[in-house]
Amino acid sequence: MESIVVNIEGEVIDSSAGGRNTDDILKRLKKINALALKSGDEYFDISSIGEIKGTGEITAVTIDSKEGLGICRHSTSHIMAHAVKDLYPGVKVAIGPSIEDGFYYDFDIDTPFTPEALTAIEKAMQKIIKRNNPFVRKTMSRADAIKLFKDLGEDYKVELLEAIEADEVSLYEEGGFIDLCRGPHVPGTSSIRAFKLLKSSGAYWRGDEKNKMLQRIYGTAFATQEELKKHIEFLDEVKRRDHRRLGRELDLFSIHDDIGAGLILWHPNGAMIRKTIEDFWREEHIKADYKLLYTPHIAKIDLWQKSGHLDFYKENMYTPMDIDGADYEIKPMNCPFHIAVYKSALRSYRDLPIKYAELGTVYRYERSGVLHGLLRVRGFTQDDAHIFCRVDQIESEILDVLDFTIYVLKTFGFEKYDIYLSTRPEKYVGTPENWEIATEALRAALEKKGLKYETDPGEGVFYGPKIDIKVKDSLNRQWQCSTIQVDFNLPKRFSVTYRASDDNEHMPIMIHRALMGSLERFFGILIEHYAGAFPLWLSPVQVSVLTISERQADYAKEIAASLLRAGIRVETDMGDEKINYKIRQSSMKKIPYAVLIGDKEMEARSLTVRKRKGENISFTDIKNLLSFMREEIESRR
RNA sequence: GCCACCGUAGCUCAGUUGGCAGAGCAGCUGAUUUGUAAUCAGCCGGUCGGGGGUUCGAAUCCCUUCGGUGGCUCCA
Repeated sequence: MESIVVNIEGEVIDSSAGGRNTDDILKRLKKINALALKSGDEYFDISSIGEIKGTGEITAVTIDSKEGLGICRHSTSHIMAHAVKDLYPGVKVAIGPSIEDGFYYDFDIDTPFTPEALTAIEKAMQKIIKRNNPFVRKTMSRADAIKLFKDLGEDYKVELLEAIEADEVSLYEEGGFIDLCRGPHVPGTSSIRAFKLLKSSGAYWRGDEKNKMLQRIYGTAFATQEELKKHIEFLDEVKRRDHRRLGRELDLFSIHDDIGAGLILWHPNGAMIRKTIEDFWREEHIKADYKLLYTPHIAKIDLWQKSGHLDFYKENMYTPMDIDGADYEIKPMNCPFHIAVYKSALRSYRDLPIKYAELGTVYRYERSGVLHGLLRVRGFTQDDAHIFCRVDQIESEILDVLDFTIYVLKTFGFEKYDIYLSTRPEKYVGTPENWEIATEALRAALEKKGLKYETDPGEGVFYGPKIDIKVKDSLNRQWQCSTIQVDFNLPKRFSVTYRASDDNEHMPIMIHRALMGSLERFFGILIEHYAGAFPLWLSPVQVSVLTISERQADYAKEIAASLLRAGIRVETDMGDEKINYKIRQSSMKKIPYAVLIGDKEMEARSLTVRKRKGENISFTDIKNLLSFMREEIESRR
């Protein structure tokens, strides 16, 4: 008998040594609630322990690992499909994988699932789990499997099978419910300890809108009820931070039916934050030797013909408007304008790099169903820049952009991010040599900075390779903001050149780059990141001055005026409400500081300041408060 | 765009089988002059998203249209 080496929680057990046989090992695995086994990169069911070939070490997979949790969720999706089949016999099952935070399963059913249906399905699942049906793996030929699922009327499984190349396929059966599946699965249904169905929605078969729309149920599963509870609390926190809700509560922005979907109105509070962000952005760009531009919102259609946008970006562009017999398009991008500025003079190799930056407002058609608050809109302002440089300058320019990006993101409290390098796709423009040079320059810059990144092979845009930076917010959610893209297409289409030292015309490399992406989207992310409690430098109102009674009105006015003169954004509340009420109002507006003014302060000409979280600080006079606040504003904490 | 759900006062939401449109908050007025997250009272506020239909009668049922939400596809 071949020996099996199993690593159970760090203890290595050799089944052939020490008189231990596989039964002992199975007992041990059961004791630690192992869900599956791992040998090399492959996963196996625990029941298949006797069939695993090879002498490599086998590891027990428990729910504590990412893989184990994935297996648990996948098995839960099977149980859900089982329950749905029991409750709705006519339903056909499609696919049901585990995903980032849980799992889903798609069903072909005439009547969509209601919230009550989800509760009923949950109950049915509980019963299945209680029965502890074992997950039994079966293998059969592809032809037999096709016949089996044809007989069961499971058309989608048949379609999947027809696309599978292997001759032999595996199936899993649990309590009479049989499903095509690669596995592995948990040993039995009672291995599922904590799960919840979250929502149902429509989803096209295989994600293609030409196909039939199926009904998808999303759910999640965790190792324990506590962890599940924590996850539900997380979802509540996400709801609490929803930028659309906070946007209304804090009077930041609005969207109106009668103005148009996906079009943002920035209210005074939101506008003040945007102005602060823009000021910071402009200052830093000037320091980094970018030249600022302003360009028009519309341009003749010929420009977009020449740029190629009419060919490859038409579905995102609005229909042209007629001006004096010529068609004009509202701009979806700023690039052609920046190129026009570059081309307005002859450029020498000595002039390069030339870096143009613009907060350019663009309009793109987005299908109504994808619009979402500030995060997905139809009109938005990009923090756009285009760098024209020589090939030998790419790497150092990318290095600068990376530094710049990380500095800007950090200023807004984003300390963690994931970086992706996307390489040449199948359809591309430019020469393979140039792609190689540019891609390696991007890679070299990342390596030099010691930045961890993942390569996405073939995920580049057709016009050049790119680096995407996805920030992680305070809830550890990932958002794509920054992007750095090399472009071989536009310089060629517009015959962009510079005069080189060899006295010939050469084509510069063009780099598109956005740090925040769009101001609207970035603002939405910021609202959720800070939960509306912006740091002092960004807060639209930085201080509220609150009086205890009418007696202190004059002193309060004096304090407010001093703050205002010093450039602090201040508001006063001298109404006849109690101080508790005023503090509550101030906190609900998430104003960082409240200056409380009573008789004590008035007599001593001192100040009592209450921070947003309730902490108190005393200042002997207004000068002390001002320098304290200035320091915090300047450090952008 | 597609599927589902939703749209009632500025906001959050009740409104039973079709039978007189409600509450809290906000706003306004008055009283109150208050020390670290809601003082009390009164008042104002609605073509029930728009249009059409069924009905003696529609917020409620049907059709249509606009918008929102969650997904599907794409993306800043």
